[in-house]
Amino acid sequence: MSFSYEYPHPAVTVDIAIFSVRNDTLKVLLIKRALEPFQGEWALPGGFVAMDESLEEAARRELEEETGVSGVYLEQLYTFGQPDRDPRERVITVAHYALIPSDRLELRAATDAEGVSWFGIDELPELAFDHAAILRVALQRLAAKLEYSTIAFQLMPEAFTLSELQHVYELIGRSPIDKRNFRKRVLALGLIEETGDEKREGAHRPAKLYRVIDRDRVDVIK
Amino acid sequence: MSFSYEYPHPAVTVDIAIFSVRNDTLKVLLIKRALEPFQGEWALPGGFVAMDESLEEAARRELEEETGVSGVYLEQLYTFGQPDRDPRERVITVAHYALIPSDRLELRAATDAEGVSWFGIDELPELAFDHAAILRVALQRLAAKLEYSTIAFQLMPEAFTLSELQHVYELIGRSPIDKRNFRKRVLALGLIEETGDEKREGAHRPAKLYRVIDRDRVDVIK
DNA sequence: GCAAAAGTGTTATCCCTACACCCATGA
DNA sequence: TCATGGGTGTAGGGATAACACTTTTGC
Repeated sequence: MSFSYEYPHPAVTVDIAIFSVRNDTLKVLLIKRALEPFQGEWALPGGFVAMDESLEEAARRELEEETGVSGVYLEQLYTFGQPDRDPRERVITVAHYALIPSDRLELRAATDAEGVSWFGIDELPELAFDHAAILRVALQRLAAKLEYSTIAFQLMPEAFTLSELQHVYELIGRSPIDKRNFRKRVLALGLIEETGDEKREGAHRPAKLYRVIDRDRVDVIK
Repeated sequence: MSFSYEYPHPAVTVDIAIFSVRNDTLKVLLIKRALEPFQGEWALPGGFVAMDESLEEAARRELEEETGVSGVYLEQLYTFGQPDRDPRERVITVAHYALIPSDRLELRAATDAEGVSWFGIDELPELAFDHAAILRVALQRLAAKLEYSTIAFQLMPEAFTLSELQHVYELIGRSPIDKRNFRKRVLALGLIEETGDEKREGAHRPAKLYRVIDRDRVDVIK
């Protein structure tokens, strides 16, 4: 079976930088390529866009295939279309990024068996295609949105402490934040509330747990 | 001649929202479609991406074909790929927007003869395809970037008065700005300098003319 | 001299930053 | 009792916002 066109058509893919925070590190999910080109190298998960699905649908499908999660934050990032970015044929990729709350990674086991793995963003391997450039743009965007939106909550588990939240900000922003100022600011947003529970862990005072009042909503701040 | 693939491929286009300020109005360039579908309706300029050009090259080519200008500000906006957005076949479009300084529109004559015209953004006609949605996103992005970048200079002529600059901000931001605060802020950036000339026009005090010190550079502010 | 836009400073307010100590717990 | 992270308030400085009158010109 084959498909013919009067003019040449590029292939179109979606690629996704899937982020999560695990073990006090910002991680990205990579897959080891089973086929040429770049066989054996690590790459962002992705795949071809089917003719009857939108770009976001394609991205969510790939995301779910790799991680099993659905309903998480997903945003279109940028479209990369250098003519030679894929040696096989002209491939234009609509890059996305996704954020997975750290309590939704149990599915790791299923994927981990194969060539799928989480990498700390400071311990990345060589990447196939132009995926290193894509990932760089994704990290930039993430850091930028941290400042002017409530996107960080999309990485948090159902219940979390303020220290954990601050830690996520520090990981992505790559700079330390004053504890008191951070708490004032984030509580002033009025977007989180105490759950009433505490997290006790280690030989120190237990921390209050908070939850996001309106989950799956990302606001622009200010 | 025809091109065959083992799997179906979408067509990929670039569309461009080309903005300029003219007669105290923010205008966008539209073309009247000569062919089906949407024959006779207005649409954003655009066209298919050639197999050997990058997305930006394709956008610049279309931009130059429609307006004759080159070297202006151009940025990728978003990629629109709903399966049914074009009734002919699956067409994914990588939307861009461009800003043209108001002193580079002499070429209007050449284009104006045909079905090409500038529309004020508050006097838009019905648009073909999903171009109304694309334009909405472009205007949003433009307004957002106005706040945190020096993008506005890309719309200004070689020499301009501070009142003219303020007017552009007010057009795009859709709200009035205090004159004294505006001047303080924009001069504090240190990005413009007096040309030494004045603009005299009408029965009032002449205005000092300024120029951008480093043309074609767009900075993030703050 | 009148209309019309250009040009110009000061004050009050808010926001952000810097900063240090006590608390509750497990070992 | 000690080590560890949790939790809390205030004061100063800088940026932003509000605000009105004089200047220069063409007619």
